[in-house]
Amino acid sequence: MTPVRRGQWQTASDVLVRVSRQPGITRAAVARELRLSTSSATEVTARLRDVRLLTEAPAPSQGRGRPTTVLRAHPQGPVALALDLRQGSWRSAVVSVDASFLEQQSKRHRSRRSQVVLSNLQKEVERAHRQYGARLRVVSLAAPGTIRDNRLMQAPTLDWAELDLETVTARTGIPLLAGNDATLSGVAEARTGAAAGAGTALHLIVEVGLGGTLIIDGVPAQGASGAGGEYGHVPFGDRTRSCPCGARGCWDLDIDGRALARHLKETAPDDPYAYAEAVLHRTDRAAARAVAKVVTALGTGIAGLVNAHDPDVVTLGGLAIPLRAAAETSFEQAYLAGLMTFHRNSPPPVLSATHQPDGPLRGAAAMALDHLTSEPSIATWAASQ
Amino acid sequence: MTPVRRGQWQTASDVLVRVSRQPGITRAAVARELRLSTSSATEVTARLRDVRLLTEAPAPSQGRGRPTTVLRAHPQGPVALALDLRQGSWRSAVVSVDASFLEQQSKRHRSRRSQVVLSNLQKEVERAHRQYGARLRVVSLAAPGTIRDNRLMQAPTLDWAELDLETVTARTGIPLLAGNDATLSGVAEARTGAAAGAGTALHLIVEVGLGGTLIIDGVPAQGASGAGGEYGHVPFGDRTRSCPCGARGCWDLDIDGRALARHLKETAPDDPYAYAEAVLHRTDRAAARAVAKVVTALGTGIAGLVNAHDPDVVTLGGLAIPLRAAAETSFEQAYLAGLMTFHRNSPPPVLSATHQPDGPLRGAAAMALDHLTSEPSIATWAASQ
DNA sequence: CCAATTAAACTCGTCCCACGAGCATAAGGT
DNA sequence: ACCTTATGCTCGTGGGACGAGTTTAATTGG
Repeated sequence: MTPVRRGQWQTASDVLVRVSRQPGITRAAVARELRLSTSSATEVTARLRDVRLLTEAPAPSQGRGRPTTVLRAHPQGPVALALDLRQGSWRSAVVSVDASFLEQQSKRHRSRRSQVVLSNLQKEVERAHRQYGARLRVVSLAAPGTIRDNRLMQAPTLDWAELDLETVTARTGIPLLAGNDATLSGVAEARTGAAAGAGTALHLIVEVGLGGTLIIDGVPAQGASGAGGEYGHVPFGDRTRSCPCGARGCWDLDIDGRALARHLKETAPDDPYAYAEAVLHRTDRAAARAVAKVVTALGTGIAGLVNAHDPDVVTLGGLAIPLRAAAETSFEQAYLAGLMTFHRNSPPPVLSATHQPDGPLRGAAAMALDHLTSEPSIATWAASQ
Repeated sequence: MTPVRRGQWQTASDVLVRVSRQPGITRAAVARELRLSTSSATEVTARLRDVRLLTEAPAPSQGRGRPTTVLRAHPQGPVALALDLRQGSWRSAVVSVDASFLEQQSKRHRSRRSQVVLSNLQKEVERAHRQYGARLRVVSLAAPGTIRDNRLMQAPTLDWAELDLETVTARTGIPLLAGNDATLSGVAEARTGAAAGAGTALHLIVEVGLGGTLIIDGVPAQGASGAGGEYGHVPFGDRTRSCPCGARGCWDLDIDGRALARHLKETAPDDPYAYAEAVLHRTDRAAARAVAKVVTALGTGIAGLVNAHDPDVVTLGGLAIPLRAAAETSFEQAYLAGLMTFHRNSPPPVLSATHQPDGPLRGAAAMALDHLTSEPSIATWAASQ
């Protein structure tokens, strides 16, 4: 392993980052954005072609002048495997540096036992490894729980104990990047979804409990050990109520299906998500009142987080979308009332996520692409070509 | 203005960043940290010497081997002026690239009118500009209020209307970097204070109200318009109490002098800071109970923010330090009780800030040094030598 | 259909910088 | 004195960014 020369692949990396973030971008556009001279653009693309990182195809002409080329992933270039582990199913996609999915699939778990599920993921990694060989550079994984140094610390919806996720890639030796699903769907929104272009974005998602992320310049604030973004466990709620997480007064106790059941004086549901969906379909006054209470708690909390973080935009995922839709005026009132005065002139828009079911997989793909297009990663790849 | 060649001063910038963040660092240490070969180190330091950015002085020998040299700012090198605007006074310091203060001073405001204060700052900028000429590259300013694009939006302690801070440097044409004082003291802690080395640090400061910042890799999360970090206005408190900020149930209503007065059933103080200090000096049971209540609210809230952000460390400034010290067990209990279970094994330490009164000035200096040591800034300087 | 126009790609030569190899130097240790 | 050790210095090489000049492939207009 010869150490890589400093700055060697700097510009090449910059180019690939553009290609991965704006798929279908042309060479001329990249050169403009990076303020590269045409000679440098020629040179760097040639170099990237030589090491099988890019191919160029003629771009449809746009008016006068010599037509430029579209930069695309090389058919023998590096790829990543993105995985999305969910409560009852899992999905996978093979991604190339231009962010296109070479293949993807979705399967249900036969058993929910952690060993079975992880071994399925492991088999998928090994299948991809066989198929793509050394082209497979990294595996990224979105999982529904708190993640810390590639370990799943707690996964309420799966009811698993603490778990080392690296077993999934252990036998292949491919690096693993694991992330929380809510965090990664936030990344997807910030990169290519409703929060695209935002410098600071706050993403909140309600499923069983409430998760989220603060995303700054496309990078999630992961915290010291990757457990950042647990906004559901901030004490916005009733301090006398204790939460399974160990704390008291957690916000998510006021938001999800369990809160609806409490307001409706029904017994705590086994599946709070399905229960919440059912309540949202009801048309009686009691249900409407319960939903309004929950939506008010949601709006107030979001306003508090907007005060704290001053985001450009807030995006909502999961049940937060139908909840808000079911009581829009309650939401608006609570949100505005909770903002500091100077925010009220132009409150950050609260938008529905656009990637919805694909969010975590798209976010995992984005994280993997960050890895693939980083300078050291490119330098290593180039040295092996 | 010839555009700067890409990567031209990359390594030089890396070296200067080390010098500014670890004053007194040796050439050999820089080379080790940056994994530079000795030849590259020789070359880059020579280049930096030629353009009057560094000087080298023999370092005290450390055992065997040829002694190395300490890297210091060049006596004719670029400098920055850091300013700290406070309620009753202001301070200034001239900083060189090795983070040393060439001079500093502290003066009281004669009048609190914004025009008078700003004109004093302006005069100081002009004095420095006369003294240092083209060596003065940037002015940074810490101010006690919400700052947005170099405008002071609201400054509760100064009672000023919205204000353009760029007037301070307008006549000299030197770039201005303005920032919130709590944010900048957080930066100082994260760079060279109690949170040094932390990837994610949360800094909270209690004065009149509560402010703070989330600092990730030494960079504060400023938000869309620079108003990020208003943790005092997150609804951790009693939702029936409304806050002057416009929201309800704000955390800082439970923390500062106003909260103490409420608990003691005394009238709201004109100067909550002085009032809190007075209560902290009292020895009666009622005062102790009031302090304990406030400290419990502080600990609970901090725990919630730790859940949300998963910081490596939390630093406290201002009144938060004596408050916690006055009711240490209350704090500890509330803090631990508010954490999610998995944080309790190794809860992030909550430390007292070490820069205390110097925080904002040190933070402003750090921000200015970031500018001075950036690649474009160095390239521009070098081109002018 | 053939210039003229236009935008972009290509070629060449230069400059700058990182670094490996080998040598020189200044300490402490024996 | 001489060895050991860590570091600095010199020289030569190679890569990459880019300016200047040239070529190419499209549209536009006669």
